[in-house]
Amino acid sequence: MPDPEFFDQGDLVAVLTTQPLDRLLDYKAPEGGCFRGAFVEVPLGPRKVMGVVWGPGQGDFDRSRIRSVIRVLDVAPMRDEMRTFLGRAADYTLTPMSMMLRLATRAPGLGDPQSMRKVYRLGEGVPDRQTDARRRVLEVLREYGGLSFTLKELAEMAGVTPTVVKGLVKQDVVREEDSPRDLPYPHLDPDLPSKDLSDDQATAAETLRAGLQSQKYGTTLLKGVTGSGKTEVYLEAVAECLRLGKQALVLLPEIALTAEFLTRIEARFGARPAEWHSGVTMTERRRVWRMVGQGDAQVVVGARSSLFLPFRHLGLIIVDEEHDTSYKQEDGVTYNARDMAVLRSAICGARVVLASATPSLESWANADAGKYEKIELTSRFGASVMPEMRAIDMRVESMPASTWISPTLRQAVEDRRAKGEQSLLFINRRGYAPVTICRACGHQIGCDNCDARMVEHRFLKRLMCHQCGETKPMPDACPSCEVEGKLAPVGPGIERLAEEALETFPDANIATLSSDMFGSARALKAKIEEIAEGEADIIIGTQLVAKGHNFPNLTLVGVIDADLGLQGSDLRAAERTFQLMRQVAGRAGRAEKPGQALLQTFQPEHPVIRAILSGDENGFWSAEAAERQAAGVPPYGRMAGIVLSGPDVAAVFDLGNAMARNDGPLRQIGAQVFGPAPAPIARIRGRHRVRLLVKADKGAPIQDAIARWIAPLRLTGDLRLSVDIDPQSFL
DNA sequence: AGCACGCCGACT
DNA sequence: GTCGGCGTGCTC
Repeated sequence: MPDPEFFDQGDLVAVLTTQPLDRLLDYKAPEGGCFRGAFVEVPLGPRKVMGVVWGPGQGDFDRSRIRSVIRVLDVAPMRDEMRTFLGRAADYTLTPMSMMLRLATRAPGLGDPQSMRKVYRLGEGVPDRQTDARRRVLEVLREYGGLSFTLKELAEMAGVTPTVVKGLVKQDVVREEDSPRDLPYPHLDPDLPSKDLSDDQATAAETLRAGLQSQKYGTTLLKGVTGSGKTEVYLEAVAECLRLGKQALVLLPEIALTAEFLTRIEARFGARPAEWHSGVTMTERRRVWRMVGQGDAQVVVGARSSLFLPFRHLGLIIVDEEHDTSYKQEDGVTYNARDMAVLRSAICGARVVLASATPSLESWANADAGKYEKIELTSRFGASVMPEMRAIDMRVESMPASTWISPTLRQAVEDRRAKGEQSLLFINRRGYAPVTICRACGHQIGCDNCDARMVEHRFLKRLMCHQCGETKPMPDACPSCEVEGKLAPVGPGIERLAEEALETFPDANIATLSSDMFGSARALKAKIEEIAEGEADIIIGTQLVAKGHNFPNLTLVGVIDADLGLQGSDLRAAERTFQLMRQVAGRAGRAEKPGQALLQTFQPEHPVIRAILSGDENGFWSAEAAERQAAGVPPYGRMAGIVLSGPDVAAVFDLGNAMARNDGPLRQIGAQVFGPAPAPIARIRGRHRVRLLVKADKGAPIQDAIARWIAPLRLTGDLRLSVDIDPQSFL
């Protein structure tokens, strides 16, 4: 039976609600009928909930008990392609549809009527008396022609109190009108002059433009070393998208990057676009959601959840820094924004640009297999080149215990300072010291709720668990043996490195950049700008500095511990270390001054370190690809993680073992189950976690098999199960 | 998710 | 006798 577009009053419709019922509910269409995709309010038990008309009713429920849709909400109906996208994404990630709908409606007050506010414009009345204040108000209104202002704006611009305006309103000299509070975003002009592009960039931009003009789905991997001008190139794709009258979405991995990026958009297109991430206020969120749905927001810059905004005619998705692990997060719905961007675009015929200096192995392999188009920007823009890279062999450096800056690195920093250039000391560890150990009994202070060691943060004067965020004051006595004054920090964190730098370079101007130290993104941005203008000789930084900030006077990067991340048996460790080190090294010498990167390492002969130093990327990726292929792991095989959690360890393990025994549906597709084993973090917030890993061949229908595998399970008590398709780590 | 129902232990 | 703990089930 064809799926009708419209339902008359009283017709049965199936409604998807945001309630965690894993099925559609039948209702009668409301007075006036409703379209498929309409956002509606429906009665559910004693409550009213929001839902979307998904299609014709199934009719498998007692007719006499079916209730009627209360009303259709005043928002643009969900488009068919969005319904398809949510359905396919749900199937892929094995997420209930209700949760997908929640993702797609993460804006407040969707059911509320359009919120209005009072605005003021020139009326037709004549003032009974003319005063200076009144004249100024009229001057402002005449000067700006037909524009209208809020009371506050108008009073401020005229330099009068609101009372004056109100007085004029009474005589209709000024007219008060209602206007929707959610205004369209200002028009972005794709035809403003762009920056001058190098030949390389111009060619790349032309290729992307051609893709857009095809009006068909396609994914392009845009690879370019730091400073090669990827952003300028893909902004030309955005421009072409706007010329075609379509909307563009730019995904960024880190909120801290959006402020700078919005400024770049404004410089290129003459106005600021819509912004969407967890830091956006509720009012603004509602405006973004509505305007995107109406097509009155041409460009959205946002975090991964902006993929679920109700675009009217999406033409392009940019995934900037596509390799970034924060695109995959494991809270609630586990999806990888990069993959979902490709899925959404394939459904609505949009283009995808995956931009990175250091692509993920997945994207590298897809490009290699011809699934993605690949563009490489080889020359660094302007006169700068990739820095010279060298290892500092820590086994032969002579230095006191518990210090981390080697003599070689110290000398290099001094040399740069003598030339008036900046150095960056990079360490990928927040806090003061990663471990606090009792020198009397060897006890390590751990988190009470998680199986993680607590990290000392001197800046906050507390111990913090980087797993659950729990903090507690630094104790005087060891909690285990109760001996006082024997607790000692072990290993370096950024705070401790900063302390050492202050001692090593007493007369230098040192700036420390860690996410813990700034209350707001604004404060952080101000600090970064200060540094970029040369306000520091030495910058001490974590991950944060690796992501897209530009320091023109920076010519030396010292990586304190290049081995961090190589340890452990995580197959992605090599990939991550390679990407991070190359990105950090790319910070050096972006302007005309040649840069240098020094990597402190205890294993200079490690293949990953050697690949970083030689710059032989293709060599590294080929070797990595061969290893994964041999192991049958992503992207050459399929994997899924099942995490079981609960307050009682035994119960969690029992369930895990039962699942491992009853693996029939998995064996049917030739998949294997490993585990149960304690999850990478065995306990979080008091819940014990156990993980099973499923491994299958590349083409195997793994989701379907897992769905059949877990369907008969009855989770009693406080047991919970979550599925993670394509996990980031596969220990 | 809420909210009712219902079945056991500890009280006024 | 009754109050209230929260395990189980239902919502079109």
